[in-house]
Amino acid sequence: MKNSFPMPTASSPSSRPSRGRPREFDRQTALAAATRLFWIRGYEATSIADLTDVMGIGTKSLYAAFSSKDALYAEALQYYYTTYEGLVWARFRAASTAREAALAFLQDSAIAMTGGDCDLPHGCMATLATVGGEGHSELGELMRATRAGGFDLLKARFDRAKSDGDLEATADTTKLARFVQTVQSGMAIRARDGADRAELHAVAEIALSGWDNITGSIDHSMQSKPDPLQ
Amino acid sequence: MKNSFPMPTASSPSSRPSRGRPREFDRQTALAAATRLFWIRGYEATSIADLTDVMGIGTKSLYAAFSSKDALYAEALQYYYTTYEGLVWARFRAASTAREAALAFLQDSAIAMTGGDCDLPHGCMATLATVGGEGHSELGELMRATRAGGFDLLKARFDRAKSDGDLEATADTTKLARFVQTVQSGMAIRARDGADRAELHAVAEIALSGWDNITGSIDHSMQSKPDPLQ
DNA sequence: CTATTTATACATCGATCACTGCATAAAAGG
DNA sequence: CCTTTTATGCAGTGATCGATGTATAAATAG
Repeated sequence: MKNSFPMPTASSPSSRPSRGRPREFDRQTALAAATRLFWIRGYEATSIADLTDVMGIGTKSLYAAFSSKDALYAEALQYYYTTYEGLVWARFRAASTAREAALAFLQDSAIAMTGGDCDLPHGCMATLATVGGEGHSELGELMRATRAGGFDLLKARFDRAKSDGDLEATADTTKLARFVQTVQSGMAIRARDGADRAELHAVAEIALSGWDNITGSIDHSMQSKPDPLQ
Repeated sequence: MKNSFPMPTASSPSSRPSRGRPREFDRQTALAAATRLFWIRGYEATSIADLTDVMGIGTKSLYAAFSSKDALYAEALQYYYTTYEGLVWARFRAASTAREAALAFLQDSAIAMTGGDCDLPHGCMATLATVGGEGHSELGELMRATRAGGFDLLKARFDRAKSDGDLEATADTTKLARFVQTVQSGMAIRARDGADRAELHAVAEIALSGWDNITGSIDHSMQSKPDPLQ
């Protein structure tokens, strides 16, 4: 690790005395461009020269505004999350049952990972990032924490469903959340490999087709056939 | 792409005239070490210096034996596949039903991705490789073809199950194979993030819990919302 | 105006990247 | 023996990596 970097602290935009020459480029626009490039190419494969190109600024300006490549990536990840989080989690939060929430999460993930309603890069920036393979331990930890956040949301929702009576008390919400998270991670890889939206939608559908079998008890479905509900 | 590289053609080991000094290192051992490092770190993050270290040879010997980094990676991928293919596909091939085959595939993937019976690196080298992100188009295509091979095996098995009467004639074997492949891909990411074997086994179990529901007809489970189409 | 502050462009830093030239060492054939 | 063939070690190739130093241009404060 070259140097430690500050976590992106939203850098309060109105606290600058602003005596000298103001910035000529829009920081958010530049950050959005950097995020997109990191999203597409990943951390290692994106060079500073690539970044300055798409951001439309020089190296000095980049380092003056974002300190280091690591810090820029951390900020890009935060920008990515805050900007696109709703694409994947909005319907999940609004769903009235655990099953609807899980289905919404996977369906909207399928949409987001294939470009959304505009031309977003395919795949998930957080899932597919290979930062932290060796060095870059701080960034690697940040990525892992980001991915873990998705699991936490899923598990919390399933736990709530248990107290709501929506899920059987015997349901293993941890395994359930891990499964949904795993399917979404797999969808990210498929999207990177060119899977289209219909394929990912089918995966989401199939993934939850056994929902009623597993939410009651997940220890019965190994060999004998359970009753085919609905 | 710096230079094109030959596909690993198994370089018939008995056809060398062998007039001069013979090679002092074991090519297969060196290849195995390189494979392991590529497996752990990925293509980009592994430098030639890293490789010569773990292979115990000098740069010149590496290039004399493997031509280029690209060619070495291609050969490492082939070594990986031929060496560990049985870990994941043996029980799959021996299974008598499509469901047992799919379950064996996912279960054995769970084992292989968490170290197998020795200390193999976690995760799947083919699935997690990010080669081909920008340049490296040949290697990227090779990786994509390798991943596609897994899908082909799954689909072929499911198709056979249809003629065997093991699967309903209405089953969509393409979607089914895509789903199983997606779950396995997700397991690779989870394994890279530190998931243990029990977690991946639970994922495999849950993934197939809806098998009986979906193998007959997969168009019945979208109760709440119609597909938002693309 | 001057003084101060800051952004930008350009050149460049040392380190590392994949890769190679060269001299030497060692094992084979004749 | 000598010659041929090949492997090895070491230094070094140009290119690119992330990151900076310097000088200049521009905008604000007083």
